[in-house]
Amino acid sequence: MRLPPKKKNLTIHDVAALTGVSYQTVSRVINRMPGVAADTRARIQQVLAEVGFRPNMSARQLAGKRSTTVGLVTFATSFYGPSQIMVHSEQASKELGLSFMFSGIVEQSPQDIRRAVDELCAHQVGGILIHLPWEVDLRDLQDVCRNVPLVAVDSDFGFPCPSVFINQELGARQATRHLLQLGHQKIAHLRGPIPWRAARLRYVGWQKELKAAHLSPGPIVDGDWTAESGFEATKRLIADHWGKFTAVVVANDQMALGAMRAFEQSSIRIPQKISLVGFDDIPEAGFFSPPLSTIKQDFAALGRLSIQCLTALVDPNRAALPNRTIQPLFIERESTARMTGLSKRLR
Amino acid sequence: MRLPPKKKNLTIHDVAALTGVSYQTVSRVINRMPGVAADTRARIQQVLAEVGFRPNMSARQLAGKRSTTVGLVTFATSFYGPSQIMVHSEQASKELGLSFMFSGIVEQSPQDIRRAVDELCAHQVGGILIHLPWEVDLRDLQDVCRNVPLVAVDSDFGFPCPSVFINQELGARQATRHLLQLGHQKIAHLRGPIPWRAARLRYVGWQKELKAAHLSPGPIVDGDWTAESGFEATKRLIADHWGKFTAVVVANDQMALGAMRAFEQSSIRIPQKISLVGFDDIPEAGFFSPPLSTIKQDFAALGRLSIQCLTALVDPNRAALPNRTIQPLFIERESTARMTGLSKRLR
DNA sequence: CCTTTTTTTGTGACCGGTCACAACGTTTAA
DNA sequence: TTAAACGTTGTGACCGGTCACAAAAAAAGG
Repeated sequence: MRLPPKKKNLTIHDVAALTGVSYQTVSRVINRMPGVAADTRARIQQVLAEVGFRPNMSARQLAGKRSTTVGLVTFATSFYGPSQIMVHSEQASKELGLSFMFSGIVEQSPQDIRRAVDELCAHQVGGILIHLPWEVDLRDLQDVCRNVPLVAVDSDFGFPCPSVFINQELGARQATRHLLQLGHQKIAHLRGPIPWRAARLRYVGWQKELKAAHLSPGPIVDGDWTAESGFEATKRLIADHWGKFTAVVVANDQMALGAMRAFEQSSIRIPQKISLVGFDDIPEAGFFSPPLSTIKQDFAALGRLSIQCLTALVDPNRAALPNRTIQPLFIERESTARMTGLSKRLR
Repeated sequence: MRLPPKKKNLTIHDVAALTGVSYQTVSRVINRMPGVAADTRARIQQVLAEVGFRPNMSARQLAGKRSTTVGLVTFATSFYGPSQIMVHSEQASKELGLSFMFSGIVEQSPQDIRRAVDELCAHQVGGILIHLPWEVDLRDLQDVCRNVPLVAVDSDFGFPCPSVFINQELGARQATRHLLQLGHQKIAHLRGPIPWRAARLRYVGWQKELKAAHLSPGPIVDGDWTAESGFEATKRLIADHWGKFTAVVVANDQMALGAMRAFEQSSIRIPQKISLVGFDDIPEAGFFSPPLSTIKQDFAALGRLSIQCLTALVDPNRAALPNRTIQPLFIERESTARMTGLSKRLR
């Protein structure tokens, strides 16, 4: 796109001419550098404000070899997690006065990931946040970004890389533990798509918590994060395994919604006959019928921490931050209930 | 952020030296310009690929006075509409090979909007997409962006500006009409927050459709788009107006979910006693109990159209596109049913 | 064979900033 | 009184590209 040359943008040289000083002095004022007489500074600032001066970031980036832009590459922005990460990392960067570029990837291919990273690097971003929900070996990513620092956001690329995580496994354990504490012993799992890191870790968490309680894992069915898949999977679960579980740990809230619908259609009441725990705490979860007990992830903190991690990487003063992990939070609502004799007798 | 000068990025001059031609020839190859001998071109392309050359966009933007970046400014990315707009306009720009910058605004103040637009302009974006859900007088926005073209995305700023819309009013009329066709005559409205343009237009649509049918509008209650507010508002609706309506047009799906919960708590069955239509068609809507009839907005088309509109603005060949409007789509599910004698007798 | 035209390649200025350093006027110290 | 020190301002080169135009080489025409 060519910019139509309507009203020309003023440069520091224009401002310098207007004020009767050299461009360097104007530059000093703009960058709040010392060594400018108070009255000169005031005069220049006045003019700057009057003409609404706005430094050309391209020129600044080019000359200064620094950048105040961060980039994010992520996949599947239609899902809750990725979109939350996008929103909150943008907010966190704004708070630090950083601009934000975004590049989504469409297919899961390494080429497409390279393309996205490459694009951001070409724009001279100061750092890149990258969230890839499934597990890929991306060791070559390091040379794609050459000198641009990289932070993995709740992602794992099979090479050491500064990262910020949400403890998915712990979340699943919390969910499972809650059900155990309510007296459930046969706990099923509605899994997310296993190539996804979050799906696998939640699965592992469910397994480990049961193992720690010396219980064997209940039946497993798979979904693809959507409510529809949760619905279908739960119908299978009921058809194939009814009687072999009294509670379900579901890998996300959307699938839990689908599951609720499936149980409802089979006239299985929640939480009287079945307890259900979701994952994500989407804003709607509290208004499902019944309101869904779930695991909340603090994406705002994740965004903030990611940006902090990135800035720390660039700042040579601070040593590299250790990889930070955010603890999820269990939210109890009404989709879980104590095992009663009644539900034990079921079937 | 200062870029640590680890592995230096190669420039066209480096490539020129490597190939034994002038930098201009390299530039020609990179930009696919004619007038380069086939073998020279091949040789340079070879080297380009080998070293993984990546042109410095800042330099290019600075020198060329053109930009391949579009910017989006929007508010309330936590809501479905704005976040969809963000995702889809990014996708649309990628399809056209454009990079994407994003700047969210935090408060509804004109200053903050100016700041966001200013930031993007400073980065020399080629054009700006702006989606502001509430109605503001922003006539001064034109000079903030000086020469940067602006497209309003489903927004209205009180001055003529190329725009792309979703026909919110029509959507509400479709919802209302559907209920009318089912025999409902007393139709309530659960409104969104009236400062929001979409809320007002949906409200107007509901009004107009009733007027066209020579019916007087049913009771109105207000929410703030959240499920919680829908729940509270519906409780009020039931308390104050029960008997005076047999159907509700709800301004979005989240509030409709809250409404469902409120009706459920009052043992009012949907759709037997009350019909409900939502708006948005969020991915979960099909799995509410019962599945929600709603109005679908094609955000992908909106994004594509917005970007098209922007590129058309810049391209002097094409005349300015007329403002385009996207028609919403009614999705019938199970939250609406024909008025029966039974429900007429209610109360 | 030499001129003209066309194709291919190279040169210098410039975009709007930053950087390192030089030059200036004042004040301070010797 | 003069030199040193300081605060303030100005200068030229440079970042990595694009642009307009000049120069060289190759092809076409007489």
